[in-house]
Amino acid sequence: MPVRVRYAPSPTGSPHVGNLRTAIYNWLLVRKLGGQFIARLEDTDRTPGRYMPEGIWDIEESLRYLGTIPDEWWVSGGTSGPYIQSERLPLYKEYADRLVSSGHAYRCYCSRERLEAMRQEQQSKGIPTGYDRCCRTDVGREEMRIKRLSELGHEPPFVIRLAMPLEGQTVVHDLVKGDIVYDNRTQDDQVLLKTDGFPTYFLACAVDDHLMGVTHVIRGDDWLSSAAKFVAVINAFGWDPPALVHPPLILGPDRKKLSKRHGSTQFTEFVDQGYLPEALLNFLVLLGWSAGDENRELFTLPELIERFSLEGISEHPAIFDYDKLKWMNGMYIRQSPPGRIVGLCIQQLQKYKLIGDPPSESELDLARKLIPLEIERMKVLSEIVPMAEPFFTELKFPDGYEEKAVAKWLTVEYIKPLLQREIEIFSGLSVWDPSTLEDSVRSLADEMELKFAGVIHPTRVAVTGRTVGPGLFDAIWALGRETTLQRLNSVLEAL
RNA sequence: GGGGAUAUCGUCUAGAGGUUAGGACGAGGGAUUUUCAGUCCUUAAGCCGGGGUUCGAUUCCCCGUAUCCCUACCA
Repeated sequence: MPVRVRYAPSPTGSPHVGNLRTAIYNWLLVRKLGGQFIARLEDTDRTPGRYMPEGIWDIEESLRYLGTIPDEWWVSGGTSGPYIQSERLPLYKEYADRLVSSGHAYRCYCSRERLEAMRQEQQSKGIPTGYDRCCRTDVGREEMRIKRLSELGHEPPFVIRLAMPLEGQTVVHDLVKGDIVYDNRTQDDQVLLKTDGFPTYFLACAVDDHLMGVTHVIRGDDWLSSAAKFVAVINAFGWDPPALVHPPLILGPDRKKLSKRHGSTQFTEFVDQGYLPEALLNFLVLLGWSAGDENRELFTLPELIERFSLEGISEHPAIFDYDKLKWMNGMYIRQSPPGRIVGLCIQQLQKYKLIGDPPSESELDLARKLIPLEIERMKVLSEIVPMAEPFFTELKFPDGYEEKAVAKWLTVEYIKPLLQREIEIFSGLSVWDPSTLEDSVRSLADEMELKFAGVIHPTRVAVTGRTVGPGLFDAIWALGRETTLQRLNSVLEAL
């Protein structure tokens, strides 16, 4: 039997990395075992502020960026569409009615106010919260309907609730955690169809998973505690539940569900900062899954497909380690063809207005020289911006020079003759390349009877205004003769 | 309040009765060197507690504790 899995995001904004991780697990399972990866848009919550259609594009982009493109989804269609739940409303109504007819669900006329008051009271009394099932009986329901009818002056709206079995147990078979038994008496009569005609998660998912032939449901662990209700709905229809898999949650450093206050959580934020898709994917996969006793952490996509299995999913939550992600991204940056990194960094420079959009020829020339020199220093692409700053902005001593750098290296007693000689030497060079520059400065050090380091450091500060950066001669070479001389002169004159 | 899940270095994890408890990030030290970074070498750091089961428990069972999740006409 082919595996069919689904990723079911809600359009509430740019996807959370935790959601993306489940998408990746789904995708990997299908690539590994064969079958179809479905994406289905769960847009049944129309509450203003929670329904954000703009988020749909981010969802699509994130999947494309990671390379985990669904086999069937609303973008390309498929045999089980539509893949947007708001386009399947008649279906949910039909199936909800079916449950009502079979006695597995019932209409509930209770007002939100009544429900809210009930919950308040239960909480204040310290007793378990939940619906009191007053509409579950024909008598109670009719009473409530009449009451609401007289209040409203028209036929009152109703929801459809699941008639949860009053006794017995519901067993959830989780492939990672094993069988979990829930006492039905602790389960509420879940609302399945809302007054606005939209289904809740439980109905929509049960119906869609069944109709779409979903064999494995992989979703976050936050769904585990309500899994009994989910399975109860499926049981009520008389269907076989799909295999369930609940990968552990991703937590922030304070051990709470990862959220904005911990730092970036949304996919687009990571992309903006310059995380590479393969790094993001590799890192996310490893949060909650392990290849076993293999002592590695860097895997290519084919390697992950080869190794992926549900058994490797861990059972305990994982804390999102931003430092490790950075490290991994740096590894991938250094493994990438430099040309690719150059291109991506140029985009960053454009975004932060260090170069024009489009960039001029000379800007491009400098960027192509400089960026490869900075690659080994980068962990995220956006770091190129501060690194490139002294190269793309006009430095006029002492403006733009780091104070501490100046204090330390431009105060040496031989600074003036040193800069003077460098200006002379650099002006006369017939070839402008790193090794020629290095040779010339080495002989200057000999000539002035100075240690090489004693020449290097003041020069670096005079030319770039910083103490850190690429190898000095690479930097000077990239910067070009004109700018280098200009800066040396400006320092010499001002001292 | 009710229900569920989980528990190995600070963090991500390997381990599936007998191991010097392994790897990675981060931290410390060293080497390279032209600064930073990178690279290489290296050090410290862990089985939540208590009962069982067993010749023997990090590992299996129970209890406790802690943490997280659910408890909405949100997903």
